[in-house]
Amino acid sequence: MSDKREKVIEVASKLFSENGFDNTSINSICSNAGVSKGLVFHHFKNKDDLLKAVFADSANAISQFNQNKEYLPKELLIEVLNDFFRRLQYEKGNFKLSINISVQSSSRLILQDLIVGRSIKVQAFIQGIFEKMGIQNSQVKSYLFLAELDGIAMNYLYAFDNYPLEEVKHEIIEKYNNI
Amino acid sequence: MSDKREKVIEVASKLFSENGFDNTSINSICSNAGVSKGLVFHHFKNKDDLLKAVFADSANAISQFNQNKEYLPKELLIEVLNDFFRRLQYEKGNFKLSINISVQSSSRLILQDLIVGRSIKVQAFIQGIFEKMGIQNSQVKSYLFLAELDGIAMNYLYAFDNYPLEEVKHEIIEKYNNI
Amino acid sequence: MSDKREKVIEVASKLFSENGFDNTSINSICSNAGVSKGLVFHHFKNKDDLLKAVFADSANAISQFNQNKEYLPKELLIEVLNDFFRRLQYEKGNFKLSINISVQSSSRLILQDLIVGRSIKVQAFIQGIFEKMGIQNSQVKSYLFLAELDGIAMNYLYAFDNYPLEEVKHEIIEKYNNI
Amino acid sequence: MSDKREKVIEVASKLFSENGFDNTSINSICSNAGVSKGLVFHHFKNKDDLLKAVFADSANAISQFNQNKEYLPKELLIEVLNDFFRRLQYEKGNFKLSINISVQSSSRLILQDLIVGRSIKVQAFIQGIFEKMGIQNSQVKSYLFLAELDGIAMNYLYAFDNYPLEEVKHEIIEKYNNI
DNA sequence: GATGAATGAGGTTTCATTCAT
DNA sequence: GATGAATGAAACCTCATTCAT
Repeated sequence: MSDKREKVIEVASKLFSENGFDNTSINSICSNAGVSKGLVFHHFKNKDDLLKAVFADSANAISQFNQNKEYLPKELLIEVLNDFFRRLQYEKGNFKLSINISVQSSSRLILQDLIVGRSIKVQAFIQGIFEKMGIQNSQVKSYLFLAELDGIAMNYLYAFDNYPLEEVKHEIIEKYNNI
Repeated sequence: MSDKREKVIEVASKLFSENGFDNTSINSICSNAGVSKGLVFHHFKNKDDLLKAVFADSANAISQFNQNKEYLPKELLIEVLNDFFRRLQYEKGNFKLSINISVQSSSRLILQDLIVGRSIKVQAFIQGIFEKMGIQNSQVKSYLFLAELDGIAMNYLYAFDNYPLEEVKHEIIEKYNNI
Repeated sequence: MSDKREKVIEVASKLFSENGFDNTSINSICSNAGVSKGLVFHHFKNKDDLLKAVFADSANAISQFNQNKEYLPKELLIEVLNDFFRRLQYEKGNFKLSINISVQSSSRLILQDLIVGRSIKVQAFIQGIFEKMGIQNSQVKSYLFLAELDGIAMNYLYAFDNYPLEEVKHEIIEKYNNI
Repeated sequence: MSDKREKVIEVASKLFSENGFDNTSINSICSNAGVSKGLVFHHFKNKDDLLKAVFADSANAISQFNQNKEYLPKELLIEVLNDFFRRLQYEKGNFKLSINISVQSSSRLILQDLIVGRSIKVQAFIQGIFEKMGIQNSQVKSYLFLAELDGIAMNYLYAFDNYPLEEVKHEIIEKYNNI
């Protein structure tokens, strides 16, 4: 609703993804958003509450994808991959935020249920596609699929300075195209 | 030399991996190690310095693996996988520590070079195996291999409550066995 | 604006002059000012910043003098002397603060420019008077004049238990009266 | 006696004069002197005790002057001045130490008596010369003389970046030569 | 004489949160 | 809605000093 409330979420999201939850002070959020400290606590009960709002916001962006329709299963899978790589490049912030939150115990505790819930939903979604494609062992395969994507994100964002993202993308798309 | 110095590293390693670097206070390290605050700063210039010592300690455990010899390439690859899954189950702490450090910007900055250096070394090691196995596109494939393992670790440790680790292990070993 | 901000400066000024900058803890400032530690750092970025505020505050008191007008040069000089001795007796704190700050390397570094700048201004002011009085070698003489005053302050405040301030005052005023 | 004891005093003297008493840690003395912390406390009961030793050491250097003989009073006075300016240039450290100690309350308390005692001795010494020269008001004049020297030292060491020490020296020597 | 591990008090600073306005 | 003064707990770190060796 309020302009400033949105601004706070936006700035908090950026800072959380860059510096992590613990390492982002309310103060820095305020000064970056051009807003007083009092206002933050007027809109959000506490810092945890703000994190929840930020997470909910980023979750929206992600889950919109599901609603597309009328794909053949393999087409959908390829679309998922394309979407993943596009977002990994252009919405690094969201990815970092997700990983950061999941890994840091303080923020993890706050969002425990949401995180696990989201993971399960995504896994089921992929498993569903695999089943429709007639792939055997669809459950385990879906876990491996998710692991590949998450691992690529982690390595790209955190482990290597010059990650060959394009090559990796082609390789993996080709692999699932020929399945 | 000193017993207590080791004890501090051991406790710090445990707490860092459980709570993250920022979320672990020197105070909690002290009380868990049964040691005074002064002593920590006697042995380690900084909290950063302590992190470096902890990382160096954990790095030792990992790098010993390379020195084994006389494997056929594929045998070596399978061995790498077995070793990975064994450690993932029995040395969760080290994995969490690695991931935590890599992802949290404060600790990442401190160990930037060491982290990237280690990643590059591991990637080269895997690529070498793939080349000996006559696999095409060995470089990209090695990146995908690493992504799979890192992703499995992440999902197992952070994303799911009941991760089917055994099934995933069998699936992936079988996959690389039939390559 | 804020009452408490002023109170902090006032108390800090007193304690800095009595105990020196390094030897005055924020804690003691807080308890003497009846204020929480957090508030000090709300109003002043740093302990250094607080020192700057204190110095600026004391500098105001001093510089007001210049603006008097319509003195004959010698009258002005005598007025400077009278003012000096009056302040030396009734505002010991400010003098101690000035000396303390100048001499202690930690605080000196913080205010380096301000201190040297103030010294140069005062010296030029005295030299100007001397020139108008037709005194030869006015520059060197002004340095000697300042040395006398600073030396008197130091000896009175720090070197002797029973300094004959009145006699010294009469002697020096008489000297410059007969110049 | 012991080589290392001397070394500690020498280093402590240097650091005290550069950084002040409070701002010099035993640790930095140790590392600069190439000596263990235990040894410092073996030779000196505590930090205060070390300061006393340092002060005694520097006091030696100063008081040797008295023992010269067979000067005419004015010659002696000029000699005192020459000696002062020589030491001010070549033994800055000792001057800074003296001033620092006198001004910083922590160190001042420790050496209170020694400082005042020394001041009184020097003042009496100068007053004696003035009396022999037949100068009236010799007591007050001696205080002014001391103030001039102390003020010059302070201004030269702390207040100005480019102090005209040579010119000041010539001026003051000429002044007392023509008395 | 000499070392360095060990302590504990106390220092500066950060931070989430509250509240009067 | 909006501000910013005010708090107090807890963080990292420094330091003089002690003691076993």
